[in-house]
Amino acid sequence: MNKTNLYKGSLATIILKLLNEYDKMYGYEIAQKVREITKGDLKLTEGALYPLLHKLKVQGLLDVEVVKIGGRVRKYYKLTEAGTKETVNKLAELERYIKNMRALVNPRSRDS
Amino acid sequence: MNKTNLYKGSLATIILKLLNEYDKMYGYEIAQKVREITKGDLKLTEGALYPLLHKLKVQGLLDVEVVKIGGRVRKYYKLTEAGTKETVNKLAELERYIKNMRALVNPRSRDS
DNA sequence: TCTGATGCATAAAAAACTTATGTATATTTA
DNA sequence: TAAATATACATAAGTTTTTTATGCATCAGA
Repeated sequence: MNKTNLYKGSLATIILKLLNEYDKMYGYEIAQKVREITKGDLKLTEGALYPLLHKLKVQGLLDVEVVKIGGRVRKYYKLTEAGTKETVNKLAELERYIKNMRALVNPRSRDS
Repeated sequence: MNKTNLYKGSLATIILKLLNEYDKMYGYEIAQKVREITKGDLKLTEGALYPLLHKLKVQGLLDVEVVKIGGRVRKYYKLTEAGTKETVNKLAELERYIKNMRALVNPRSRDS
């Protein structure tokens, strides 16, 4: 669906950081926010999103709160303490990744 | 092996760009160059490297030249014309990815 | 002479994601 | 008011990509 596969491996980083910023969000909301921020470039599909949220919860990085809105269910996720720590790690990893990729594709940046 | 999985999906971009810069390289040399530039952060393992080189060749992005060095074989790869075009695309994709990731993880960068 | 580096390769397994499908409620539009 | 679209969750099958594990062979240095 997305034209590039560069996002593979970065979905957890995105989710953790958004939860870090917005305190609590539900799955559908996260997907919308990602589309909005990337202006449609990245579509976080349900097939990737929901299993990943479940996985992060199992890993103890997220807590869930189920809320009924009318006849519909929403599951709000928020960071645990471990989740907050992991967010810091993930962001550092991302910066390192970007730096390394810049060095790889931009020869001029190698001497920095 | 690598601590982060952010590199997933960016190996082709790396290989194409290095071949674009160095004109021709063989597999082992590419792996060494990547380790050197990233100061050991990224280890392009053989299991990922060689099948990918084969795939890029099948896709018509690379040409191969087999050279005997003493009793040992080296396979030099270089970009085809299509490969050069694809390199441009991949680099544009990478810039877009980085921009989007920055917008996602750095709220302040969203208004730019 | 043996260890590590050079240089290629592939196969099995795991990981991550896509695609497809399913269920159900709420809202908008023709 | 019926139909289409949006909201909101979920999972299963399949694909792609990468990891891990082997394997083979040459060459250089201690």
